[in-house]
Amino acid sequence: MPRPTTPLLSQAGIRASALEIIDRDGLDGLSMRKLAAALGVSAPALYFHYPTKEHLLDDVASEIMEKVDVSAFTHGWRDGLLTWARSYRAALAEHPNIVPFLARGPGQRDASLRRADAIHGGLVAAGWPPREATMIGASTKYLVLGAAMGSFSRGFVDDVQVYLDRYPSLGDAHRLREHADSVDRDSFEFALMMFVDGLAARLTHG
Amino acid sequence: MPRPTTPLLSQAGIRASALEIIDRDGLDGLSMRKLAAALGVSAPALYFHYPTKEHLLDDVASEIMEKVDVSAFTHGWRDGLLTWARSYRAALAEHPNIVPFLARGPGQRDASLRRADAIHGGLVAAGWPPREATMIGASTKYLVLGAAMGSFSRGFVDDVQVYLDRYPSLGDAHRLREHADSVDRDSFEFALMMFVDGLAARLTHG
DNA sequence: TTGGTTTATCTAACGCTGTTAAGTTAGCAT
DNA sequence: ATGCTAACTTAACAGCGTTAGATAAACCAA
Repeated sequence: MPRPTTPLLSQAGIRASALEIIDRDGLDGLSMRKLAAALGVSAPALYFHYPTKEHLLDDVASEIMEKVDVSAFTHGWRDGLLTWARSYRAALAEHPNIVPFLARGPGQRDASLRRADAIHGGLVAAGWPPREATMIGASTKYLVLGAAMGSFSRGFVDDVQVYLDRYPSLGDAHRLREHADSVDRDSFEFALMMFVDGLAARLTHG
Repeated sequence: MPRPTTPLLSQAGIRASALEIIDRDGLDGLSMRKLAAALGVSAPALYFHYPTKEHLLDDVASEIMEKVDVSAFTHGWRDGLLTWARSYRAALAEHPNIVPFLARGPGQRDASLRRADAIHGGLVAAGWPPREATMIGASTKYLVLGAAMGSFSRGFVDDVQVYLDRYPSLGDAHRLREHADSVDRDSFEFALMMFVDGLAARLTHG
């Protein structure tokens, strides 16, 4: 079955199917053979549309990052930073399995640099010295990536009750997994507010 | 060459060699065959000492985490938190290549739970409500993992000058890679101070 | 309409991976 | 002395990302 009448594959279709598999089976659960099978095609066919798996994942990651909003710096650095951080985290929380790849990946693509420029420019325009603008951008990224990745509550096993008498301060730990998502979201929001409060204090009377 | 007179392998030796390879060649650069070769042994010999590669990596990660210091909460929550965060980051910065694994790994081991208990207990003893103690612990972990992993400056390519006129606010970006380490360290310290300042304000007059 | 090039797929295969099976013999206990 | 376990060996399996080479439809120029 050589060249078909109508193409079986497209970059967009490959990306969509890849993301579906990643969301369902995890990052390690995505293989070119499995992806090809899901698309009703043989594995090497994918290489006509993407040179490597890495390139494909880059594209999937970029697609996800397009939902990040860096437009609010026109309303002041606080609004800009909060909007950026929240939309960034929301984008990652929608596809947590791809975060380990995203965290490694360089942001050297055009869209990524444009975002970095908007953030840095917005902070500087609001009165932050360039050096601190760089650190604020880095810090916020740390927070988002750490929150998306580490997930504090994921560190506790389901049968953590076993440990309760040995580790008395973890009395509520068994609720953590149960409410993992809300703990993650609340902790991120908490960290973000503390951080921005610290920033505000420094900018006004620091 | 069956059973040797004196054992060729030990868990500690395997761990040390594995960490050496990870530090040099990255996490993906570690394979059981390469590790075995470095130890002058065939790959399946390793499976007599570790049931899977995952178990081995768990042990390596635990060894690294032993350098994390959670003992300073006796000097107040601020000292405790700063000492924890800094020693945590320092431990990861010494072996950055293993961070992606560490971020995924659950902290269900005994030592990890003991640490979590010390942190939570220390914060509660200092007057933080349990719910906020949980969020503070999570937030700090986000910051450390994000800083160890994401590395904001790694997102810029060497020849970033190409982009300078298109992205005017990135005028200093070319210095980022050059001074990547110090930028990372400074940004982490900056984020940590802003966060702790925000916390202090909340605790006293919040 | 023909002919040739390009395009999109196929099957086969390479070297790599983590891991298992089966063989071999040193050390130790009875 | 006999048998059991410990610590290695080589051979092999299924799966991985990727490449080579074959095949035939689609497109384009004459």
